[in-house]
Order: sequence, then structure tokens, then C-alpha cells
Amino acid sequence: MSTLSRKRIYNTLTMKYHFNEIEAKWQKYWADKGTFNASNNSDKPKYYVLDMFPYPSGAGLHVGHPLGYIASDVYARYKRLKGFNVLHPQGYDSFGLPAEQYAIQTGQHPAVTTKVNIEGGVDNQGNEIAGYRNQLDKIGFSFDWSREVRTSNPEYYKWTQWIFTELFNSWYNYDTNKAEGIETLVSAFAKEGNGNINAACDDNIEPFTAAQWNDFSENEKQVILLQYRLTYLAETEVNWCPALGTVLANDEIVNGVSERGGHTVVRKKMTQWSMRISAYAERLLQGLDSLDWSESIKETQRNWIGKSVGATVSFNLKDHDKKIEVFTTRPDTIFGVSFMTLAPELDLVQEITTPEQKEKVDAYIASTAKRSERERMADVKTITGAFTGAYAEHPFTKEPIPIWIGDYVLAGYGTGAVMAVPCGDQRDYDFAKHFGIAIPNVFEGVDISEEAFADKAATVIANSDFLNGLKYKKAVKLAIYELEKVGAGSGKTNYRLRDAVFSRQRYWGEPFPVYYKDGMPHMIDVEHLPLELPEIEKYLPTEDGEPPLGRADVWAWDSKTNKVVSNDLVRSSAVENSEDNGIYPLELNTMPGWAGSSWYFFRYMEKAQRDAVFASKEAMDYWGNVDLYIGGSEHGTGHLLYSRFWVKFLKDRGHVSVDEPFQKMINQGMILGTSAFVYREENSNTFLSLGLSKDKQVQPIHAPVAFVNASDELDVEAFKKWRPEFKDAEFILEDGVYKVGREVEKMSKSKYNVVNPDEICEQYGADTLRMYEMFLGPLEQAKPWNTAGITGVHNFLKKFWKLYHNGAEATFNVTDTPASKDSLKTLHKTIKKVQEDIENFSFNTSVSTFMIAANELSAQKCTSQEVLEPLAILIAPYAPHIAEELWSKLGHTESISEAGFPVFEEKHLVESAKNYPISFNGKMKFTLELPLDMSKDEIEKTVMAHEKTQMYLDGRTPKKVIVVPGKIVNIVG
RNA sequence: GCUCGAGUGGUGGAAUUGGUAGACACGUUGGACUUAAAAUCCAAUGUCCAUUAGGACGUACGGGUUCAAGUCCCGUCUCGAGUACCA
Repeated sequence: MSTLSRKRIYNTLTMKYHFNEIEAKWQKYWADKGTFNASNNSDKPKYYVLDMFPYPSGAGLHVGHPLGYIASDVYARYKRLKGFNVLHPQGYDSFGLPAEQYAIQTGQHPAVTTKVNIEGGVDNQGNEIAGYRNQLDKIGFSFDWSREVRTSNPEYYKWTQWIFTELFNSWYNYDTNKAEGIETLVSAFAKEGNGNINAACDDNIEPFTAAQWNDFSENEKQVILLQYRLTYLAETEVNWCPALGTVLANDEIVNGVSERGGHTVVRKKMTQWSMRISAYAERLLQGLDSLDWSESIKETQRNWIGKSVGATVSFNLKDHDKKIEVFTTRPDTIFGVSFMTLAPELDLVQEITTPEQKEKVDAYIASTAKRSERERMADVKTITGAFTGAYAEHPFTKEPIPIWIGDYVLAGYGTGAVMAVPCGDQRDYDFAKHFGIAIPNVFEGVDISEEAFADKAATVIANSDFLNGLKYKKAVKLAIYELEKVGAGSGKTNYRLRDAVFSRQRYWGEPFPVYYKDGMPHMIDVEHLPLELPEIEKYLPTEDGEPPLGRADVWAWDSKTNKVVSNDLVRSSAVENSEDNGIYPLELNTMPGWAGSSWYFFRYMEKAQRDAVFASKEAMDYWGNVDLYIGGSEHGTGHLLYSRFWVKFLKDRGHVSVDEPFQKMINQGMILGTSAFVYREENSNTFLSLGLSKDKQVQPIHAPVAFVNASDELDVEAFKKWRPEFKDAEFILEDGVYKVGREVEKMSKSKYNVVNPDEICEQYGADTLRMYEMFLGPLEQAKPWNTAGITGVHNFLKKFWKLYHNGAEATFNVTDTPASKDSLKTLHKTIKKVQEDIENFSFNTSVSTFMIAANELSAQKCTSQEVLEPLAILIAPYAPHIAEELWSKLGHTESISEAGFPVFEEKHLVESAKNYPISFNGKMKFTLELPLDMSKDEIEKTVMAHEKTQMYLDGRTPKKVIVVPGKIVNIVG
């Protein structure tokens, strides 16, 4: 008999909790009535609960994915019961690499696969896809689907493109500390040149006067402005991934290889769009303090921003007019400088190297260039370097300082050069020791014969002229003052945060709303957006190495009609003198994955006029920012930082009213799979049961978890049928069964440990799935999935159902008899605990609380509506289907989500007596029930007179008796 | 290396301010019901000693503070996450 038909019979015969029917019924009810559609006008206070929206992959959901959605759904439903107007939307981050790679393999348009992945269907390989939406719907979420977003829809990415043009038309003014329209910069230039402009901009911009500016050609002006815009084109060294054929952002690289696929990444110079996020470094850092996020995520962002306070020092070169600028956090150790080290890639190295040293230096540069980023990172112990033969001059002593190169200095951080103070920095120390360079000691009373001394707090400066005897802080201050006096440096704050490369050489992303006229980028106005992705034959780079959009034939912009037209119409260089027809080539790159996800939370606020606005002012003023954001912590340096940047920018330009997107965030832990292993004896087709495999040479093989029961026994027949190569396999059993080994691993198809939520819903119901996922453990913790344990929660729901029904006939049996004192106590204890738990996101303990309540109430044989009605409301956030069903059976016609959360009344919990633990020397021996209003002395007297006390004392006299009324009695002695 | 977190039964995990360690489940064992299985119900279940009564030991390890420590302090170990020649 199949599981399904067995279950059906069992349902009808012995129990009336038909979860499949109940759940289907209420899911349809909610959808038909639009129960959870939020209104943008309400007298109720607003509350915005958001999940990080998913990328709809073809693999579908496994039980790990809904964890965060269930938690946010519990919270959203709770807030509704508490009288809030709740916005709880959902959508799809539907641009991305997997759909594109699938398109490359199968030729299927990514838009088609994306749609199938969301809505279900059959792909062109004949695979049946359940569809994200269908899978989500089965779990009974209270999403407002009327506000759905898909980042790959043109009506959505129109506004992603618009934000890009806004960034292009803005610059960052450090004086006002916000982004301003580019026109304010233009007028400042026209009035006073760029001398007094304090802007976030490229390095090394030549100064010019107002007169010079006004004389510049339009093109010259644009070139200069591009160096100030918040998104700009620049030839930058990027992380190029040849295997993926695209550049990657720093946060898309893990351990020197691509996050996706683990491919090699090399450095390459390319002209790319960049986002001037570094302008916001300080605000992104400061803003963290106001956020209710986990300390670890905030710390991750602080590290990523990497603020360090110190000074720049410039060293004159001997026999050369150039200077070397360095950044240091220890200007107090300036007299300890005994050499300088430059990154080998710096252009300056070639200029200063003396002829005698040239051979050695070139050889060293060649050898470091060969080493990949990864090798350099893996090998930090080997000290390498070369002397350039050149010398710098100490700013105070004027002593010559030898200049070395070494790959421990990174070209990408600071100026790519360091002043080496071997006595105060271990890397400088090791370098000096290795190459026999002097190690002058500038610390008082410190032995540096073994290692460098880096303890700032214990620093007292010595051998340093005017700094002698000073502690760290004072010495830093004075050193900077003196450096400024001699014009050799100044205080400076450095950030590790780099500008973000924004171009990707891919098809399946937002096209840039950009065309090029005389090599200069021009933005397409918002009224002509969206600029839709063109159709192409193949989703690969062109033969000339251009991005996939280079394959499009109709990909030029007619600036007169504001339409996309055929490439053939672009004035070709061959006919240089032909008249400018206003038709120009469009940008071939597309935007990265994080573009669409950096503002989607605003889009949900607006559902009416999505073509006219990215979100209306009224909607944004009403909803403000996200009150609760739930998602994985893996986005710590990507999405969560970029979104904050865009929000701050949009705020600066007056488009939104909030400064931070996500006020409170909870990061759910991963649900891990419990893999099953069978053990094949080496060079055979014989499988040994776990207990027999111990001392044998066996190869563990993943077995699908579906073939294993709760007692770790393998369904041998199913396993044999699974793969042809196992058809004739022999199985050596122990005690008549084949036992598998178990191991906790990440849930993944390749490990055959994936558990599908659809199957759990089918077999146990969505309410069981929801409660079980919450019951597994603390939300933020990683925890293994174990399907066997689900029966506990399922049995509880059956028991819960029975509370409202008469056992034998299973008829609805809730009465208006007044509730007993005990039942009211159980109810109010539960109200209190559940409310506290939800507010603390301690969902696992409230599931226990429900179990305790059900156990108590069924023991009390409680049938009172007075208790059972509020109880149904209490459980509604967790198990909404069963709650709705019971609610309607109780005679209500509205959804239970319209009900109010039961009010806790302390009076039901007031006790008159306490069961005191009586302990001896801190060890509890027995308990004694005593009235709570008993005085301390009386308690002591009663306890001491008790026969058990006398028995435990065995004639001894206690030294001391501690009585804490209402808590404990402890007898010492 | 640095930063942050965490170590509690066979398993997942409770113990909100120091006050009865192991709630609630899973699993296991035994029992009831059944031709049987499933389901349901009942009982036991930290470890060790003891026939019972009861006792001893128990929250990674070693110390400490306290009448009382899973909880606070010091040190050590292990695991996880983040990050890294960042000057």
C-alpha cells in the first residue's frame, strides 16, 4: 500500500485532521480574498517585514530555503494580530549567471527559463519544473503577491537604469557631505575652477581656473566631469575571470578564485563602469551604529570598509625630483624608518632603479608577476624583495633611506609604498632581518632583538628627537604637526573600501542606458526607458572578445527619435566626413547582479503607477524603511553594503526619505542535510552494512536519503533500481538489515541529501513543516535536517486538533462551560511565553510552549471556548491553516488574521504557594511547598523543623541558612 | 595570525536577571490495543554504584569568586564564521 493511500484511510477512520484538504482550502481562500494584500492607507501603524528575495533556480526549493520565509511569516502574521498594517511582499532576483549559463548550454532564452523556474512547467530539455511560486504557495505564506517584483522585467529594470543615470548625473561634495547634481559642480567650475572643490573624485586631477574651464571644449569638459561623477568610466585593473568571460567584484571572489564555479581570476586592465562607493565610506561606517543587526555582520562591514587613521608622509628622493608618498598609521615611529618598500608593480620603480640594480629588480618583478594572487596569499612566509639602488631622504634627519621593492606591499592599498619601521612592524622586521637592514629601536625600555614591538598602548617613544618620552597618542599628534610644518605630510584617514566595478560582460543583466558619441558616454532620458535587452543568437562573447551584446544587430541609439535602431545606421569611421545622423552605438556591457537588488525594497511599496515612478512619494513616506529584514549572512559585504550605498545616495538626491534600508535584520542559519552513505568494498560490487565496514577497505558512496528510513536502514531494492551499476550489487546485512552511515553536510543535489518541502507538505502538511522548521533550533544557528523528528510536531498538531474535537466521533466539541482555573493559567502562561518568544525571535521555544499547553489542556479535558478560542489565535502565526479551520468552526466568518492577539492577564498566574527547592551546600535534596506570603524567618523555621531537613543534617548544626523568598532555601554546614 | 560566536544526554535542543541542569521533541526499551502492521495510548530513559531506600558524579578542560556557577572572572583546548602581507 502506498504511503498516500494508507494515510487517506487512516485519516478517515481514526482522525479528522485532513491537513491536505484544510490547507488547500485556506490557501485558496487567502488568494481569492487577497487577505494579505497590504493597503498604503491605514489608520493602523505600519510594519514592513521583508525576506531577501530568491534567485529562482531550476533546482527548486529544498527544505533549507523556506526557513527564513517561515520565520518572517510568523512575525508578519503576529504583527497583523497585534494590530499593525503589515507589508510582507515577495519577488525574484531574476537576473543572474545560472540562467545565462543554462542558456549557453541549451540555447534557451534566459527569460524563458526564468519564467518556467518561477511559474513551473517543462523546460526544453523535458525536465519538469515545479516552479518557485507553486512551491512557496504550498507552505502557506502570507505574502502580498500583488506587489511582486522581478528584477529582469523591463518595467522593473527601467528604474534600475534610471538610478544609474542619476548616479551619473551626480557628484559627491565632501563639504556638504552629500551627493549633489552635477550642475552644481559645473557652475562651481565656471565660477572658481576646481581648486576649492572638495569632492570624491579620481586621483591626480589637474587643477584649472574658471577661465580655463570656460575655454575647454565640450568634450574636454565631459572628460573632466567623468572624473567626478558617482558612476564613471575608468580604465581600471579588474578581476578578470577567463572561464566565466567576465569581470568580478571583490566580493565575488573567495580565496582568490571565483565564488561561483571556483575558477581562476587574473588581474587585467579594462575600461569599466565603476561606482564611487568610496565616497560613502565614512557614512556607511557611521550608519552601522544605528542599526539593529548582529554584531558579526556589522563587524564584517567595518572590516570591509577598513578605516584606518594615520598620516601621509612624503619622502623626497635623492638625485630625483619625484617624491614617494606613503600612508602610515604610526607617524610616531617616523624616526624608526630604516628603509622603504614599494610594490613591484609601481611605475615609479622603473624610474628610480639604478643601472647597477636594474637586472636584479627586473628579475624580481618578473618572478612576482608570474605568481598568481592566490600563490602570493598562500605563501606569506617566504620573504622576497630587491634593492632598487635608489635612496629617499628622511623628512627630519635628512638621512638617506634605501628604497626596496617587495611583494608584501600591495599596489592596491594606500599608495603602494610603505615607510618601513622594522622595530614597530613585524613584516618590516622580518624583511630587514632577511636582507640585513638596520633595525633602529625607537621605543623606550623595549627589547626588539627577537621581534617587533607593536603594542600602541605600551609605547613610549625614544631616540626620536622631539618625540622622545611621549606616549603613542601624543607622539602621533606632534609628529603630524611637525610633518605639516616642514610640508612633508599631513593627517589622513584611509579606507580599504574600493570603488565597485559595475560592468559585466554578460547577456542576462540590465543593459546600461548609455550610448557613445565621439567616445563619450551619454545617458538616455528616463522617458525613453526601459532600454530593453536585445535578442541575440548565442549568449557568448563575440569572436573579437566583445560582450554578448556585441552580437546584437539592432543595438544602436537614434538620439533624434529616441529609439533603438540597426547598427548599420551608425556613422562608420570609413565615411568620416559623412554627416552626423544622431545614431550612436550602445553600451555592450550589462549591470552586475547586485544592481536590481539594491533598491527592490522600495519597489514593493508601490503597486499602482509602476511605469511612472520607481515608488511614489506617498508610498515611501508611508512605509519608510524595512522594519525587519530576514536573510542569510552571506550577503554581508555585497548586497547589504551596496543597498545601503544606493539608499544613502537616493536620500541625498531627495528621491527617498530614509537613510538606511533595513532597520533590523535577522540572519537565519543554514539547514544542513544529513547525508546517507553505503560502503562498497574496494574493487567489488559488494556493499557492507555500517557495522561491518569498520576495519575494511571500503569506499563510502552517497545514497539518496529517500531510500533510508528513520532507523538508518536502507531500502536495498530501491537502491539497486536507482542506478544500473548497482543492479547486481550484493549487500551484506547486519541483523537482517543494511545500516547506512550518516554525516551532516550542506544540502545539495550532488550529495543526494536534499529534502523537498513539497513532499513534506504532501505527507505531513504545511503547518507541520512550518512548525518543525521553527522547532529545529534557534533561528540564527546552523542545524541539520532530520525528517524522522518531524513526527513529534505532526503528532502535536493532531493532538491540538483533538483538543477541539470529541475523540470517538471526532465531532467539533467546544463548549461555553467556564474554563477551570488551571486551564486559564495554562492559557495565560502560553500567551505570555509565546509573545515574548516571538518578539525575541525564539521560535523554537514557543513551539515547545504550544506542546506543553496542548499536553496540559488535554490532561485537564478542557473544552471551554474561553480558552480554546484565544489558543487558536496564538498558534495562527505558526500553523495558520489549522488555526483558520478551527476559527471558522468556532463560528467566525472572517479570517483569523483579522482577530486580535489575546491579551495576557497576570491575575491568572498569581500563585499562593511555591514549591521551594531545599538545598544543602547548594545541592538540591528535596522540595517543600510553602505559602508565598510566608516571611523569611517563618520559612527558615518551617524548613529547619522539617523531618527531612533533620535527616539530611544528621545531627549537625548548620552554619548558615540562606532564604530567598519565592526562590530557594540553601542550608550551609 | 586577528576579530566574533559556540562547546549541555544516544540526537535536535531548553534553562530571559547566578537560585530545582537536561524543558519540549526525536530515538531507544518495555507494555496496552491488533490476526498482523501502521497509528494511538501508557511507562521508563544523563552516567555510574545499589535488590530497594538511596548515594556519587555530571554543562569541553584546569583554576577562581559566591551560601549557590551551564550562567560571572582568569587560563587552556576544540569547533564554526568572518577577515588578512591593509602599512
